[in-house]
Amino acid sequence: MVETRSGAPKAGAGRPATIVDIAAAAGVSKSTVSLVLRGSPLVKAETREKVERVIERYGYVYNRGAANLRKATSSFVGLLISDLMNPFFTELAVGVEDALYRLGFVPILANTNEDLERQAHVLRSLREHNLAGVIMSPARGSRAWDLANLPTRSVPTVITMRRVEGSPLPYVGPDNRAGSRKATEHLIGLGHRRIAYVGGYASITTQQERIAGWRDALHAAGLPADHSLIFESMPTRAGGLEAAATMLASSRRPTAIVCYNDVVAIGATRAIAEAGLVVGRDVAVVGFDDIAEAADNNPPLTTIDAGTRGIGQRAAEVLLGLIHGADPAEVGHVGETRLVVRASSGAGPAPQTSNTPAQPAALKIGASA
Amino acid sequence: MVETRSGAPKAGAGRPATIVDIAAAAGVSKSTVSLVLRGSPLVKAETREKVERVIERYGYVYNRGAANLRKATSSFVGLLISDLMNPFFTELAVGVEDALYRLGFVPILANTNEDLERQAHVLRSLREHNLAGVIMSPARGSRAWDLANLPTRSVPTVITMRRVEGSPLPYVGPDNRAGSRKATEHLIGLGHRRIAYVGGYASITTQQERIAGWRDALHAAGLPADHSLIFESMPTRAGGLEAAATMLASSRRPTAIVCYNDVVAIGATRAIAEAGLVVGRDVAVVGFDDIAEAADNNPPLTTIDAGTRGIGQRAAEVLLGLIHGADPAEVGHVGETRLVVRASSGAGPAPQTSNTPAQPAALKIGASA
DNA sequence: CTGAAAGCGCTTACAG
DNA sequence: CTGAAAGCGCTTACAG
Repeated sequence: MVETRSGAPKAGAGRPATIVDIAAAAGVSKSTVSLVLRGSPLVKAETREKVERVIERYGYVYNRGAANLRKATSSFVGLLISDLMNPFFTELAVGVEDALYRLGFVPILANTNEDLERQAHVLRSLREHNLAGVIMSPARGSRAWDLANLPTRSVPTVITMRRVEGSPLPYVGPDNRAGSRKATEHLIGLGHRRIAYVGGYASITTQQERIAGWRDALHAAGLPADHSLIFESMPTRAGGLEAAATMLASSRRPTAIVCYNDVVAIGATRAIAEAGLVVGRDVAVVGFDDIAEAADNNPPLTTIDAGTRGIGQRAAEVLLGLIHGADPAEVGHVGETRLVVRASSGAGPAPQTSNTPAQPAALKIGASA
Repeated sequence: MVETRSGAPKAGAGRPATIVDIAAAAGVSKSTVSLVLRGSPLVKAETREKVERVIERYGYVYNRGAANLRKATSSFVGLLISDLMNPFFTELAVGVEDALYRLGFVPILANTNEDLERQAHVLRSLREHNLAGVIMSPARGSRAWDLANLPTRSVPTVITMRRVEGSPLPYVGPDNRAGSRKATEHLIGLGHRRIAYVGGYASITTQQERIAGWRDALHAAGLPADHSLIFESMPTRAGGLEAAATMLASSRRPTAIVCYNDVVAIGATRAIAEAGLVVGRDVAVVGFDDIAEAADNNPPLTTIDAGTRGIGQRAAEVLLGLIHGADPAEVGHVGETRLVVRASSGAGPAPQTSNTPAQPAALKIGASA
């Protein structure tokens, strides 16, 4: 067999070394080099070392693309995030990203920005990259069909944070219903009898589950949970502010609110303060997610820790299972939630003044120049 | 020539169609199919249509990996973000991501998390993926050398937001010095004479540039700008809170502060409120970046719009230029900044009560269930 | 305008 | 334990 490129197996001269160069320089075949690269135990230690020295000397860089072509499977995983600007999803993305690298995958990011068309477009274009799998938080309004036309030969896919009705794809997310119930029970335990639900879109399963949890707790306590106590809004600070303001103006003002998420809750605390009321004393507020800002809010937010980072990590692990042949119907995961009590519900430290940071102060760098 | 795989060029049977299948079904050679796929004008319209019909019928999916192998250049771009949990960098990432897709690239995400080792590791492992280029905000403490050992044959790279001393790589970022100067001049214009600088790490060029801008303005106005007026901290809410608290306790308390960034400024407004003072009246605050939260803060933050999204987009464009052979020494870009006046500096609407949102209220969804 | 051949840098059976 | 051959799915000159 004639090795194609010019006889000189020397490095330099621009052209990056290939296994053919390494093989020639080490005096072995390229099969052997390939085995060394993949750490096969078939290779004699002496041979391995010889080859490794040459690899080192040549500064050889493995061409994963070429390998993938032959193996017909890449190490790329599509990471589709519905709204990366939302700190909650950022945290999810960070969790997934971190886990993917640890598992030997490389994430291709796409921020679909809650846009179904964009999501479809990305999904279509990613097919050309021979993904090992996909992890996605579906854009608002995604139907099972939107996720079904992913690939020709199906790419293992897990959906996170938002269920998609009728989709057979495994779902990984927090237990929204139980979490919301815990939040509500916390307020009931503090003596509240009129508890509103603020924020979120009805069109998302997350919202439906969280409202269900709120209802569960209220029904169990024999308290009202009717439509007049639900104030939906965009899942943003501005949305929370607006919805809470509407709630405050309602007749028979509730004394406590369970919010769709932390961002909404932060907006709500703003609305309450602006109405001249004290959060935690006049109106108790509980959020959901426990994003980083929750502890820094004024007052610090009582909330439900959704274990977001862990959800991201779990999603990556579930995907790995899928790739290894696990049954999609059996690997879904619903994560535990945890109540985190801070001042905004009036149960934490110093609810009236809200001056105490709920977490240890950050490392003090000092006031030097 | 004998087409390899089994004679049947029919779809189905699992195995995805290749250009060989398409060629056989369309009665042309695979060269022609390849030309059609790349939209070559060489192909007769009639032939093109025939081939396209077959492609459609077979649900053929282009294998970009195989193409890249032959072309020795991929459409992947490494996107290394120093701290994705920081809303500022999230915005940068979103800007870059969006632009990359528009330019026909696909971003491989890596959150280096301010960790030099992790950055080095990622950089090394990405070499195997034959990237078309890299866009990165360097991790804190990156030296030119950390970025120099990227690839064997150099991959076009642009660094954003933080300069790296001595690196020949093109830099794209906002004009920190001019922006900080504008912020300071705004405060001087409001009559302040003792203006502190709060937050940030001395080890980052961004900090050095912003402090320089603060000094420029103070010197020009004949005002003090000595070390005792600088209160550094971690670039976080908690850091800003802490540094501002230290400042408030200092002798001859400043009446205004220029902050390293918005996150620090938000923490500072918290510290000021907790000290029983009114932001904008007792102490004026200006941030930097204009992240989404700035407008939602209480009070809304006067800040410097760094055009973050645009910086991200510009970085992608500069990278494209580099790939097309532009001279790295000539394509760097320093973006304009813009003062955004809101209540926190005492110059916006209703500085005493801070009740007026600085932006139009979000779409009201209403209070239905 | 279209086709036959070679090649991109690997991996995968298959021998030995 | 190692090597020779074929092949992954494309693109690229080169003919015609």
